[in-house]
Amino acid sequence: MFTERFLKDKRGARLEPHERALIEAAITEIRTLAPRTTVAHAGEPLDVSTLLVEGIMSRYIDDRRGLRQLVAVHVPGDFVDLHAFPLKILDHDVATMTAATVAIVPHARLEAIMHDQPELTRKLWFSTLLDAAIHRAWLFRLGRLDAVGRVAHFLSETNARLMSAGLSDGRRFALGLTQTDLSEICGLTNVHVNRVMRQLREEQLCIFRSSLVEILDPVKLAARGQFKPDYLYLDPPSPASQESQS
Amino acid sequence: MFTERFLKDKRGARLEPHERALIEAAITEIRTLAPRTTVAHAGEPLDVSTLLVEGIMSRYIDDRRGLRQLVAVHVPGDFVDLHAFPLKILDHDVATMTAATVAIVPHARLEAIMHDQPELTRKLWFSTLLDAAIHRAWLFRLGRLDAVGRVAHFLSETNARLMSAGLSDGRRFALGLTQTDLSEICGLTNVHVNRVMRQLREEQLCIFRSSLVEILDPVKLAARGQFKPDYLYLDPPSPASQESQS
DNA sequence: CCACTGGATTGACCTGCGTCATCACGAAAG
DNA sequence: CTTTCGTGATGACGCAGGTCAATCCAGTGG
Repeated sequence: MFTERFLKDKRGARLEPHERALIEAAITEIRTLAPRTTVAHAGEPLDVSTLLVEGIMSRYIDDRRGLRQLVAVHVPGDFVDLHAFPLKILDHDVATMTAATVAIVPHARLEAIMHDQPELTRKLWFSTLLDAAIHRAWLFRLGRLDAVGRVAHFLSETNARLMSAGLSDGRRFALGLTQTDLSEICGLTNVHVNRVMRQLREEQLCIFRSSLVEILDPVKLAARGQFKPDYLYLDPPSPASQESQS
Repeated sequence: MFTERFLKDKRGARLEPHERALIEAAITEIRTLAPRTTVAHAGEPLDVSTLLVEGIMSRYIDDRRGLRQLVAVHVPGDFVDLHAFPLKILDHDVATMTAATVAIVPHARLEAIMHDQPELTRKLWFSTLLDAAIHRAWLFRLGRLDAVGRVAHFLSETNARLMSAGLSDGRRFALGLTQTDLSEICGLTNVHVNRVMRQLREEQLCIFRSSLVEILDPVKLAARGQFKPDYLYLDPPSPASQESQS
């Protein structure tokens, strides 16, 4: 079951068992990828999309001088570049951050689903719009929060998403990101991210150790980053998925 | 013909005449809206979507202290909140900036299209993903550009979009935005936007007069904002739409 | 054992942008 | 005509975060 986390507990878009089976059947290949591998380049035509099964991936835009802005971070269960199906060509690069396992779904298979399964199509569409909602939260973060707020917001968001994926207990989670990665997410320099992390540590809000993030006070951290999780469209976990809360 | 600008010259998503007729038939109402009117609130269920026929609209997120971050600006031809169809509830507010004319499309009609018209459904999906691509360009703008670059990028983008809609000749266009609006788009203060506009004026790049934007040197302005229009997915105008270039 | 490398940490210094005024101008209202 | 209000324009001043540079530490490969 490579798709068990896809659309898990997403409000109004949970997959029915037969829908899950259809996606599962659309997978033609499972691939394991090394950390820091680029899997899709801006401007190149794509005819497959990638469902992230394990690991962390990212999407980013490079500027003229080689500076990088991350536009998305993906956790297990995300259909990383499903939007490449309608768009065919991407406007950004896609890469792994950590080692990752991905499932490959050819667009031809998705085409078939679109013809026969309008309700499942709506859920796939929903999945790409959820990414767009996260984009908007990131715009808010970059446009209106100071440095500490941006980092607090990102860590709160990531905690919520990983919790939904069953990969955080709400206080600690593994995340293979460096402080430089954080700086490319939050529109800061790595030096300043370091100062922010010290402050969060001293205020007993959060400890960041690259391999492990420990949130000491989730409520205060969320408040510091004005994080409100509505845009993640999360339902309370379904009874069926309770057991994955370990 | 209220839909003539919808998906006009969008790469790989142009509407066939019969598809355009289907959308046209899905419209149940034409509404004119006063400037600065909120038409949809975050968190409220929606059962219609709004196609912008004339005027400028925006989508925005408010912070705790009432500061506002715009997450999108819409020009005629945009299906402003089509994403409300799969999502049902929005994560942000939608409002007019100028006086506007909109076409209302009930979700029930879109549902019917989804069942019968997979190819048209793909194009509707595409339209929402184009908005997401613009979100990403805005993330780049906020994360990696300085104040002058951000304004230059936004004005270059808006010029390109209005040109495609036949509402800019590439050098001058009407845009009912104040400097404060610009500041909420670019994550700056209105005071600093004013300083930026002066600089752009002095460098002979652009003159901004709220009602009228005059781009004196489109190439230099785009360079200053690192604007590359790929993410707008524009084709060269089709022969059929040439006449709208006045 | 040591050399090397990628990340984290810290300090000194500087600047772009925010903040807080104030003032000018034109449109609309009384 | 005067008042008001929204927008634009400018100046003085302060600070958050950028820049540059050095140091430290944990792997890890030889």
